[in-house]
Amino acid sequence: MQIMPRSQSFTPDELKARALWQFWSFGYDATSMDDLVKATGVSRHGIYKEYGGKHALYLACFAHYQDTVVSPAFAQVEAQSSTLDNIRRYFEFQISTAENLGLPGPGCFVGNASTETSPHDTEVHKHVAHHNARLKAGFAHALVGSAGKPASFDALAEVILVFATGLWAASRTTDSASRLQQSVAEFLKLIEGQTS
Amino acid sequence: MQIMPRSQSFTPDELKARALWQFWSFGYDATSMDDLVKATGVSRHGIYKEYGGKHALYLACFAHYQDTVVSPAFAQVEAQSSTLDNIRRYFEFQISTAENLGLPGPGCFVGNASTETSPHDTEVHKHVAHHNARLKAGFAHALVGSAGKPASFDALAEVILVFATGLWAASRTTDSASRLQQSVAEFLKLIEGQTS
DNA sequence: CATGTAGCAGAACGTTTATTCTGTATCAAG
DNA sequence: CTTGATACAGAATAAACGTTCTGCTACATG
Repeated sequence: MQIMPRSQSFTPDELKARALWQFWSFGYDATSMDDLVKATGVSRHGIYKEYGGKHALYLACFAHYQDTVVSPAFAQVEAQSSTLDNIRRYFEFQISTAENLGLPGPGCFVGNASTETSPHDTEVHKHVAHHNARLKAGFAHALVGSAGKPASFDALAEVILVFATGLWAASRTTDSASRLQQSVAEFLKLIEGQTS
Repeated sequence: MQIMPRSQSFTPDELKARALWQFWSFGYDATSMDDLVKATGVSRHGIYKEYGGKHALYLACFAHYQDTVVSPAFAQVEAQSSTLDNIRRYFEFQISTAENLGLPGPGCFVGNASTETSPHDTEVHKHVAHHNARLKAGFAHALVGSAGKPASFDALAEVILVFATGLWAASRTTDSASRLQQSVAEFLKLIEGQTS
């Protein structure tokens, strides 16, 4: 004769998704618990029950970002048959996402964390390092798939990673998506010149 | 018969320089007035007397950063006779600075502001936009000086700006200066291929 | 419909924040 | 040495923070 109470009015995924959006838009410090309660529609009690606090919720957002933002956009680059064209499409996807989010937008969630919290938070730093390693590996993989002369794929992948990081940052400052597209096109021409 | 009181024990420049270092290292939100008093050696009274508050002091740091950090490093790129080699030396200077600051370091002060405060602070946003415009103009100028075929200098300058932004960000995450140097070398090879 | 467990909204708490205020120490001029 | 204007150190203040606590509400069960 177990008596069941009311069930919670949100799923952990909804909470994470909306918290991610909030942190992504305003950063960690500038987001208060009140903001999170308003943005997620979940009570303080629910947030603490589910994640234990603000910082733990923030950390949980990293995995959610990988699953719902990075993976869908980057899977094609990581696919076995990927080439430079997949990198191009990844950048285009990235720009259109930034545009849909409303430029000048919040940039890349991980990139923002890299600036704001990572330098003084070892756990966040690990997430950032893992993310960067994933991107670099994906770029290197697609470069190898693009055949061409045996260039130093590793260094080239690092260059693309640096460019991608800077592009997200630029999407925060620039109000024009077409300028970002032009930059990507110009940059990929440079890479093509090296690999073909 | 004017009676003169004691003179203040600091110069505005010293105050700005030390405040800049503090904001650069820890960001705006994570820097408290107590931190600023400790880091600058100037009393609260002195800070408020001189600048009126934390935010005003922060804004003053942007001009100081331009004068004491950006200009010394970037002047050669903006010089009349500059070429791609000056851009190369600028990057090398940038990396060695990051190394001397102790990698993983605080990145670029303006880049950090672009992430943390610029999105929701129009005054900071103006400083960031001005800084980016300065860098882009300098890069474009040096590209034109490098002769070569009449490429689209504007788009290429934007690509270099994006790369430079990403490189500062990478200097925050990477613990190895040599990897940054390799990336710069690889990137400039790409640019050279386009302009020669 | 009655039950009682657990989620809910919001008050309460102790810190920490930026800013203002108060009393003391200092030092150039007379 | 006396004077007095002003920089100084640190207390005081009001607001905002993350977290905890308290009553009340809702709802799956029997």
